[in-house]
Amino acid sequence: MAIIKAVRGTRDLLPPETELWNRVEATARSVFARYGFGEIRTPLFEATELFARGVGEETDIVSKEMYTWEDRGRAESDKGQSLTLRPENTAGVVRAYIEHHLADSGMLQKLFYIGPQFRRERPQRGRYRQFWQIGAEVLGPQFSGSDSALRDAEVLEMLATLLNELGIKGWRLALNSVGSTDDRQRYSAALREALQPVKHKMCEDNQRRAETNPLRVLDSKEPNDQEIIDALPKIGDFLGEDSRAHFEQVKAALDACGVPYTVDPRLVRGLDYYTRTTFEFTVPDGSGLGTQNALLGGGRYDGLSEMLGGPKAPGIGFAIGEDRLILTLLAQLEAKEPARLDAFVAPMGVAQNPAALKLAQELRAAGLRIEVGDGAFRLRKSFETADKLADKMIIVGEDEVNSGLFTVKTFSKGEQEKIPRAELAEALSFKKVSS
RNA sequence: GCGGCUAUAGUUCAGUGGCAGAACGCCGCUCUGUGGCAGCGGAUGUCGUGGGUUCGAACCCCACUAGCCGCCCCA
Repeated sequence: MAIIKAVRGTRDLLPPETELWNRVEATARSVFARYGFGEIRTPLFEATELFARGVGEETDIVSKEMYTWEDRGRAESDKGQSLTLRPENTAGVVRAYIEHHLADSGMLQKLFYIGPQFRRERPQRGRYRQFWQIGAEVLGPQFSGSDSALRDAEVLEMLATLLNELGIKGWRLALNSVGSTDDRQRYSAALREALQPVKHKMCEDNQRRAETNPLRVLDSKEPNDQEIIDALPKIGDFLGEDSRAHFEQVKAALDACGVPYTVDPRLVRGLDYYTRTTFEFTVPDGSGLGTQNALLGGGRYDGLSEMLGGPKAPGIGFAIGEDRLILTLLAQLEAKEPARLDAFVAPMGVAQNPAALKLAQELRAAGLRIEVGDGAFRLRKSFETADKLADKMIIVGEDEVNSGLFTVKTFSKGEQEKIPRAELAEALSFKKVSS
């Protein structure tokens, strides 16, 4: 019978790697808490229209990368509704913000999420069809200060802190401003006009973009088109006074906090909802990601709530590709330390199995991580197994059980000592701290 | 979605038309209360799946599937 495998682009996460995932998520939660963020959990699927309106009908994500199906519920209201596995989480968070009238508190909302997203792309290293994102959003009514440059800088400074605490080395922050919705529209129109006479010289993709979403022409890496792209109007010349001042304030705050960045005028995020500040954190070559070197991205979305039929609620957010973060950490870690237990309990002979299990029970109750061997195995095998799992092995033989004095071997030091039963837990805990 | 590379033991791989291999790992013995070394022995397997060519296919051909690399796009 053919075995059933995880479907293309999905994968199982197993120990010991899951320990790293938990550590990453715990670190993120800890950092988010210090900046006043609370957790939000939105559904894994939403009405297709949410992404069409929020993310943008013309984006690749919506036009060809979504898992979409038609609901077949019995109720009239369910029938035929188009549903989609979420390809990103910002639209869902803003939908929840509107639906639960979070604006009514008048307070700034700071929300973070950790969870899987789904895109039907060609799988590659660091790019899966079910992938995990750690993200956060800051939004609220204008009078809550949600459109302040302070918030942009705070989010960026928080990300720098998070990456540093995780131990990511060599990250770089690329920063840009795409202006207000108006600025963006004027710039987009200017680009379209400037592209009109020259676009026929460009590659097929860029010709299409010139029509549908001219901003994305700037993202193109097509070598033959670079000359034309360099000659196009610059976004900086189209920023209104407000946007320009906003961008200057973001940069000033980052300078004050000592967060390094480089301004990249061609950094235009692909999603339609971005306004003003856009950014991306990348890691150097050799960090395990190949050319997929973007670790996280985000930006400001002052008009998204209104695009979704909600009140005006400027906001800024980001999403970290957790799969990529983990790959980077794995590549940057020296030698991965396997999960170590505090001790391995080795019974001598099956007759000692009950006594060994009882000892393990006591030590585990004291908070120690313990594995128990099997008395049916020869002592040699117990040693070999113990050495793979822990630094210490406790021998449980007839002598030990009778005398209450247990033989404890420490592999790293090659030492062996006898410790009374009552002092075992303490001795193992103490050694753990001192080593 | 487009282009390329790859798929053989648990792992890394060799094998280019004639008996399915190596290293590491695993199991056993030397050695039933002190392992890691050494010696000896053992099991590894639909050669990714399906079809075709051939007396004969892991090897040549076709299709499919999956992984990886690049592009597109994005985290």
